[in-house]
Amino acid sequence: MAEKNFKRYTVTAALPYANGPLHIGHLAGVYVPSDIYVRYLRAVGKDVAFIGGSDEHGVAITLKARKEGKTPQQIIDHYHEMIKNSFESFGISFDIYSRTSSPQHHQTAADYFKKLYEKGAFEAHVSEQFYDNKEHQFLADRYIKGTCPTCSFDGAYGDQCENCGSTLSPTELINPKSMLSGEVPIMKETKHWYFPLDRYEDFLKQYILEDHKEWKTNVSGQCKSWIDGGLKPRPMTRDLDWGIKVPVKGAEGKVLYVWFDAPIGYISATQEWAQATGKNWEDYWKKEDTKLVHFIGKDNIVFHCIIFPSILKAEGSYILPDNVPANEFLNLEGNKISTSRNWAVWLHEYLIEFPEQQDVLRYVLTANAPETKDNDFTWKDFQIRNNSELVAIYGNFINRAVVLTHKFFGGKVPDITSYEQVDLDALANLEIFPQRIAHSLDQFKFREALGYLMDLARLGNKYLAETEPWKLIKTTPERVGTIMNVSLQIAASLGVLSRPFLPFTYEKLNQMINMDHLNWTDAGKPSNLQGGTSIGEGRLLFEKVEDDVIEKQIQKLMNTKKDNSIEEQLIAPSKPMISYEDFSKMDLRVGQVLTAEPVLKSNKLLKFTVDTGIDKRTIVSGIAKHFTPEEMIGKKVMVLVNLAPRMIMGIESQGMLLFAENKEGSLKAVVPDAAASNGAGIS
RNA sequence: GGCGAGGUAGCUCAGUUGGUUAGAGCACCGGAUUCAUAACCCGGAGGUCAGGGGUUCAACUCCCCUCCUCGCUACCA
Repeated sequence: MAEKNFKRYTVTAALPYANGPLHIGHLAGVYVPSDIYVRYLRAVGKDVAFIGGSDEHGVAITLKARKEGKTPQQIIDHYHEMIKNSFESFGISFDIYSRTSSPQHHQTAADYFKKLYEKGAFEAHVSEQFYDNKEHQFLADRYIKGTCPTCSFDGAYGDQCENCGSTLSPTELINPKSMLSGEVPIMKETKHWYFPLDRYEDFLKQYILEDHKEWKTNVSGQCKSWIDGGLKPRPMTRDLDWGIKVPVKGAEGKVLYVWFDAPIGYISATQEWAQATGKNWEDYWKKEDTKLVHFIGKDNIVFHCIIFPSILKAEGSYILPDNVPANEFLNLEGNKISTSRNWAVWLHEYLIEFPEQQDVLRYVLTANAPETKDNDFTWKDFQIRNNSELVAIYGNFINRAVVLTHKFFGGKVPDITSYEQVDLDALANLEIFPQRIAHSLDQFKFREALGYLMDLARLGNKYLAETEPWKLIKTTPERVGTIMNVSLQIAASLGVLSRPFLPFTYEKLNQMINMDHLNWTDAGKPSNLQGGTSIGEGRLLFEKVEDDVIEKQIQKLMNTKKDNSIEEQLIAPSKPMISYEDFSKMDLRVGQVLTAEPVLKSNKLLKFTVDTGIDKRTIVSGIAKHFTPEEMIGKKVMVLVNLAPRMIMGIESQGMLLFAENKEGSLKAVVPDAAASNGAGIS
C-alpha cells in the first residue's frame, strides 16, 4: 500500500510487440508516464530498475514474416532496432531495453515453466486441432484460410473474416485450406498445458479487490469483471515453431504461449541488467520491500493483473505487482489509432518532421494523457499547448529571467540585499512545489503533476509582473538584484522539477543555469544559486509552431483517409467460376416480411416471419444494426429458401434473407419489385 | 444482451465521507503593461453537472430508469 516504505522499485513498461513501429499512442499510454515516474524516483534518490524490451514471439510475427517473404528473425531485428531507437530519441530512460529472443530470456522463461511444471501447477489436456499433413504442423487459427460462412468472402482467416469482420472459429470456415501448403488440413489431437486460473480465484479476489483498493477504477473494475465472469484454465503452450521451446518431454514442436513468456521478459531483462551492473536481480523481484509497478495500456490489464500475478504466485518466491497503472487509449483526430490503416503519428516520422522537439510531444501527451478515459490527440491542440503553454508561460518566464539578468547584471546571479514581503510570498509559494508535484506523481496523476509544474512557471511570471524590475532599474537599482535573484531561484527549481517531464529542456536550461548539483528536495529552496555565479547566454527553450506546419500534418492525415477510402471502395474480385448446375441448387424466392422483432439478449439479430409463397417461416438475420423491425414489416425480400436450418440463440432459422453489403460493412436492402408475387422463383 | 469504464463551461479535466453563489488550465472578450517568441499580469463572460424519476432540510455527489461513447463478451447462415 501507499504508506509502505519501499527500499527499491522495479518499474516495467509493457513490452512493445516487434511487428511494427511505435506511434504516439504507445508513448502516451505507457512510455512517457513510466519514464516520468522513474526519472522522478531517481531524482528523489530511490533505487530503481526501469525495465523494457521487445516482445518478439507469437504467431503474428511469423505471419508478418511470411507475408513479407522474410524470416521472423529479420522482422524482429528490424523492428527491435527501430523501436529501441525511438525510445532513445524520446529519452525513455530504460536501465535496460532487452528482447525476448535473447538467450537469457529463453533460459529464464523455460526454467520458469519447468519449475511450475514440476510443482504440478499445470493441467495437461488433449484437444483436436487443424493439422497440415504436408508441412507436418499444427495450424494456428490465423494459418487457416477459407470461405467466410457469413459473407462468403474467400480469404477469411480462421479467427476472423477481414471482409465482414465476423469473429470465427476455424471449424466454421467453408473449404478450409492451410496457408502453409494450401492443402486441406485434417483434425488431429494435440496436447497442451493449461494454467488453471480458476484455482486462483480466491487469491485474486483478495489480492486485487481487498489488498489493492488504491488501484485505478478502470483497472480494478476490469479485473472484477473478469473474476466475476468465472476464470477458466488457459493453455500456456502452442503448436508453433517460433518461440521458446516447451522444456518438458512430449512437447516437441511446441512453444510457450507468448503471453506466458512476455511478462517473464521483465524478469530476464532485470537479470541481464543486474549482471551488467553487478546487482542482485532477486532483490528486485523477491524482496518484500521492493515495489513492483507495471505500466501498461488497458488492453493488457487481464494479463498483468490476473494471469501474471497468478503465475508469480504459483512459483511462490516472487513479489506481486504493487500497482498496475493502466492507461486508456489515445485517439487521433477523432479516430482510433490504427497501424494497418496508417492512422497514426509515427514516432520515427515525428523525429524528422519536428527535430529537437521531443519534449513538446512528451508535454502534450502528458497534459492530455488518457489517464481516466480515452482521449483525443489533435494537431490543433498540439499547437495550442506548445504556443500558449510551453512557449508563452514556461519558455517566456525563463527567457525573461535570463535576459534581464544579462541586461542588468552582466549575466551574473546578483546577491540579495534584503527581502520584501512580495519576495517572501513568492519564496513561500515556491517551497510547496516539490512536495505537491511529488504527491501527484506518487499517485500516478501525471497530468495533475504537470499542471502544478506549469503553475510554478506562472508563479515566476506573476512575480516579475508584480515587481517590475525593468522599471525599478531606473529608480531603485539596488532592489533589482534581489528580484532577479529570486526569479533565478524560481527558474532553477522549475528546471529541477521539470526534469522527469521534459528531460531535453532540462539539459538546455542547465546550459544557462547550472543545476546539476541540485536534486528534487533542493528544489523549492531560496538559495540554490549562489550570488556571483555566471549564467549562460539566453536561448529559447521552445519555438512557436506555425499554422502551416500544423496544416501540413492535418493534410497528411487527410491523405491517409483518402487512401483508405479508395481502398475501401475497391470491389471484391469475382469468385471462381461455377456451373449452372451449382447455381440451380439454390432456391431463391421472392418473399414478404410479415412480422419482425428483435431477438432477446441480442443486439444484432432480428427475428422475422416471412411469407415465402411456399409457407410462412421463421428466419433470423443479423441486421439489427442496419434496419429497424418497423421498417422491415411488409417489405418484399429475396429469400434463399433451401438453406439448411440452423439454431441461432435458441431460435431455428429456416432460410436466409439477402442483402447488399457495402465495403465498409453497411447493409442495403435488395428489394424485388412490388409486383413480384410471393414465392416467385428468382433465376 | 451481459459486465466494466466514462458522459461536469467551446476544448481538456478537478470536484474529497451529500452542505453555503459548481472549480482549474487553454480558447474567447475587456483592461493594464512592454523585460519577454503580439508572450506575461489583472478582470470578465461562459455550465438546468447527459436526460427523467426517487431518497433527503440539502445531491454533480446516494438509489432506480433511459440515452450516448469506449472496452471485454455473446449472437451475425
